[in-house]
Amino acid sequence: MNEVLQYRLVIADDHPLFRGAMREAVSGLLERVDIAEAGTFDEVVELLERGGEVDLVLLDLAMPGVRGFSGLMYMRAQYPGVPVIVVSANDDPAAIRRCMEFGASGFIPKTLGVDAMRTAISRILGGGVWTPPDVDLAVGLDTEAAELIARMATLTPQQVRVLMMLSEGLLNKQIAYQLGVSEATVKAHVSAILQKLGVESRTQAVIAAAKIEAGHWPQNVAAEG
Amino acid sequence: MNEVLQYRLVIADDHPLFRGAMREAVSGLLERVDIAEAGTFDEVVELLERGGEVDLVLLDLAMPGVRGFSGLMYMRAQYPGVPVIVVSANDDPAAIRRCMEFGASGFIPKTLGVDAMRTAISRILGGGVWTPPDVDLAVGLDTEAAELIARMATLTPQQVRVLMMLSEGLLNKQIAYQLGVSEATVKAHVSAILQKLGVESRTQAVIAAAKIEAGHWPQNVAAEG
DNA sequence: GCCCATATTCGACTTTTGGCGAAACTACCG
DNA sequence: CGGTAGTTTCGCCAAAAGTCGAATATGGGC
Repeated sequence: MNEVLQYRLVIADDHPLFRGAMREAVSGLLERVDIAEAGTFDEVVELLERGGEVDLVLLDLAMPGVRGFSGLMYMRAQYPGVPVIVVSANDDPAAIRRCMEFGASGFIPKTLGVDAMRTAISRILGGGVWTPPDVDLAVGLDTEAAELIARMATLTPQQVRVLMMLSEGLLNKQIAYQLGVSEATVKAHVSAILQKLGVESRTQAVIAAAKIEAGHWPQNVAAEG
Repeated sequence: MNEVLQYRLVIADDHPLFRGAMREAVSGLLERVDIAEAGTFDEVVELLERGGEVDLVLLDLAMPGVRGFSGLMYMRAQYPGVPVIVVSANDDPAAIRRCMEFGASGFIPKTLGVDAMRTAISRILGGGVWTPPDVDLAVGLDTEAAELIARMATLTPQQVRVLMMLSEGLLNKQIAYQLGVSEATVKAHVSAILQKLGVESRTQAVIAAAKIEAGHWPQNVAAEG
């Protein structure tokens, strides 16, 4: 049946003003659209968990509760069917490239004009991908890092959860409790993670994960004062 | 003989031109001075290991073989008697403060003029400390990080070596082999490290160390109000 | 429906890790 | 010289981590 085109979007950004502007831009693009807003990563997860079908998430990686790419990785692992557009103030080509490697459907610099933004979103809603036309995606082609990201992309949803908990320094016992499974299960997941990442201990796994996260976000504007 | 004031300095920087300029500046300051240059961190260690007495090290933290503060930490742990001046292109007050917390005797921005540089060096050779006069050392006073650095400062030389090997993801067995001691000894060091850093596992120890290294000056965790 | 691939789960077993106590060595001080 | 404090060293034992094999969902495709 021909389903009225009722799109469901989620706009995730910690700046309310920007969320509003983004909502405005999208409203003009689509007639029937249900837009939810989230100011923290947990809110995004809650929306996806509860609300059911979502057609697109506009995600700012510099949000409370996310450090770097882990939010994107988590999202792609837990909800593989939901396209994610990364919206960021950072327009470093290497960062853009990395987002795409993590499975984003697009990357929208916050500096982008409304028109280009609409073009990008409609393209992605149609099933395609979109990145800023004027960046060289070959930049930052770090073989080692790229390969590691590719390996991380093969992790199952549960394994991604476990890897993040490893990166917090939790014991298998603690992870097991939080996930509501047995310790043996966690160990099995850890073993699978180690094999997929090509490392030999949990310590090496968190080091590898940290390398990906690290240092690709500009020195934050020392705006305090 | 009457103790000719024969100072021995080490200039450690990966830019030969800058090393030359620095050598020039110091030559004008001291009459009898033996200046050694190093382009990598390993060369610095070799000089200190072989040459014996060294009165001062001028260390650039952005050198091959060093990632962030670990070079300074290693140096202060292995050769506590040798004063270290950090020479860096970065003049972020928080970074300066962190260097001083790690036990540096001074911090010289590369932008500094020759005269001020000479003042700083002579002051430090006299046993004092020196930091740029116009920076607010109270900035970047991150309690958590500062406390962690203070804890790291209590590590013994051998413990520092072990901690760095932990951060490379090595097993106790591998560390033991490289240090030429038994595995039991390494475990004892690891236990001491965990206690001093206030963490509960080697994984948490490397996470803590990485937080300090990452240079990621305090990533603001949106505790706005 | 059945079948196949994958994800998730778990128990038994081996290896690694970490805590505890103690000996040897060093350095410094009265 | 003796004594005190700190570092380095090590063995023993309990806990945690990791491997292996296997049972149980889960989710398409034929």
